[in-house]
Amino acid sequence: MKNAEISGLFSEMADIMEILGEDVFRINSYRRVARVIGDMPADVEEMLSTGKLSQTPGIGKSSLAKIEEFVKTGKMTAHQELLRKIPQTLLELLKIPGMGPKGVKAVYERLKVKSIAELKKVIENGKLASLPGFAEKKAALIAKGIAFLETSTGRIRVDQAFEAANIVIGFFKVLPGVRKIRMAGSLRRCTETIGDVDILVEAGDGKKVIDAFVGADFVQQILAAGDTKGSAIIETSTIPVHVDVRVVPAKSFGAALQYFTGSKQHNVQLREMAVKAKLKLNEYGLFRGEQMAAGGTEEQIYEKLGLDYIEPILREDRGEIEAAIKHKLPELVCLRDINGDFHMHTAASDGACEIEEMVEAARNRGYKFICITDHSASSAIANGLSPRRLVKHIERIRRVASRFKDIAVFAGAEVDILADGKLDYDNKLLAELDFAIGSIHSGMTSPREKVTMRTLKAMDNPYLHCIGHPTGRLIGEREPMDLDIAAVIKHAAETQTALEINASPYRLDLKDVHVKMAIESGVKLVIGTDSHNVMQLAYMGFGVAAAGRGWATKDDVLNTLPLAKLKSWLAAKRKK
DNA sequence: GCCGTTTTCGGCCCGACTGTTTTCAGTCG
Repeated sequence: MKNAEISGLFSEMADIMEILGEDVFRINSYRRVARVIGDMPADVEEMLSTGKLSQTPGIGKSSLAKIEEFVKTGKMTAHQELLRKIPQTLLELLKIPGMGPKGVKAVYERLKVKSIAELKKVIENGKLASLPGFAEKKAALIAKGIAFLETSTGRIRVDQAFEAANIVIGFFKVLPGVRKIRMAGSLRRCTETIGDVDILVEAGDGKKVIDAFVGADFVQQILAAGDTKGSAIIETSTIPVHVDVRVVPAKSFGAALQYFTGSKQHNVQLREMAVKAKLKLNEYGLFRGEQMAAGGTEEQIYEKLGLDYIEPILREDRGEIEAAIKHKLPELVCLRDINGDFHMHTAASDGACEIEEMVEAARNRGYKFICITDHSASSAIANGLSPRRLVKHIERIRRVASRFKDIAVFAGAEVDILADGKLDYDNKLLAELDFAIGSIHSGMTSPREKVTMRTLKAMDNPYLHCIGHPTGRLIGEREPMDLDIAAVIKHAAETQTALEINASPYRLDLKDVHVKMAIESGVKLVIGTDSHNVMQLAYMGFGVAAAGRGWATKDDVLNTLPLAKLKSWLAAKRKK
């Protein structure tokens, strides 16, 4: 699948054209192509050969020709020509907060700066400050920006973002004058990583709220503080987090919530719709001339634009607006639909809690079932269970299960998929289990053919119910395996194997666009928290959000099945 | 470069904050 590569090329071309100062509309259409291809829940090569690509909104004749050239020859002439015009190292300067294309162009042309290292030099020797538009403060801002870039890991995990949001929300809850507080931005959309945390506040006196915020003791660094908007780096237990706070009056709260929830592309589409209807949409409301048509709630805004209400997790400009016009939005799976959890570890392997503790915690969440899925022997580092230990472990699970009448406790395992695609336990032992997840924990950097073959072969085993964390990625730490995801989904459909949405915020694997691909092929999903203690059962919310972001309904997710139906699915899988 | 039941040409979303610009450009979201 060349989607990511092609998306990257268009994005890079847009960056270069920005530095060169070319037409902004042309640049925007390149960016749109990059985004559309990057989000595409299907193989771009296949889309090209079936002719579907030419019908995709945002991709015109010119882009189509460039993509076709790349697919056929492995290169893109337009990209190479652009690269000849500026040193490639210049592109890294764009990543510095405070440096935009105009700034990059200026330092390159006037000071011959080609890299971050060279930029640091001209800041130190004062040359940058002599450049028009780059006086002392701007130079200091850029120096700070470089320091931030060098220390930060870029985007943060969703659990880290939630912690930061809760710190700020806790502060505002007791601040006089604050009437309403909501999370907005990518956090509200539950994207897999978060750039910065957006908090929206309803209050009369914006300046007072912003001043209080930037003066709070958790603030490490103030980035901006105006009358309605404040921006700061705050301390959390793991990592410094960039938090933006906006203050709006009640009559604009819905408009502001809609606006700051984004995504940017979703909002651009909405504002274009508004313009066509002779309206104007901004963060203060929807206006016809001077007259406010909506603004207090998000629902009003969508309604006045002729749209069904769109859940935040769908607002990515991936077809949700068209669906909302036609009343064809999916009824998304939600946390209330979840009857149980398919993936958790106990002290028998590398978990921290006993079986009983996990069961009690699951009962408290109102679950009707759980699967205990400890590691198999090959995962030695995780204290994986030998066949002999597994037999005893199954007995213990059965004993614990017999003590609970209101929750079913299934004996499962997270079985390693070995190098040759076989499973780590033999079929006789697997038959003793109620549920088996197959996961790859080794050789993740092997070539595409190998990791794909292992996964496909594992699915051929009738005792396997599900593939666990299919791509093996660790967000911000480890790249996904080079898996042929289209082939995996196809074979999952053929063998009726479920695919896991691993709900751990470190994994979120499958990710949203893969979820969409899977359900379009009729593959069932299993959400597993991969909990290693009772606290982590709460990761279920992240998994449900990932499912929803992939347009999954209740019917697509096995966690929603009533117990009797789940039991028949588990048994039926083995008769295939 | 893309797009079209007002257009195949002429548009293409909107506003806050900062710095040094005495009226606005650049950056960001």
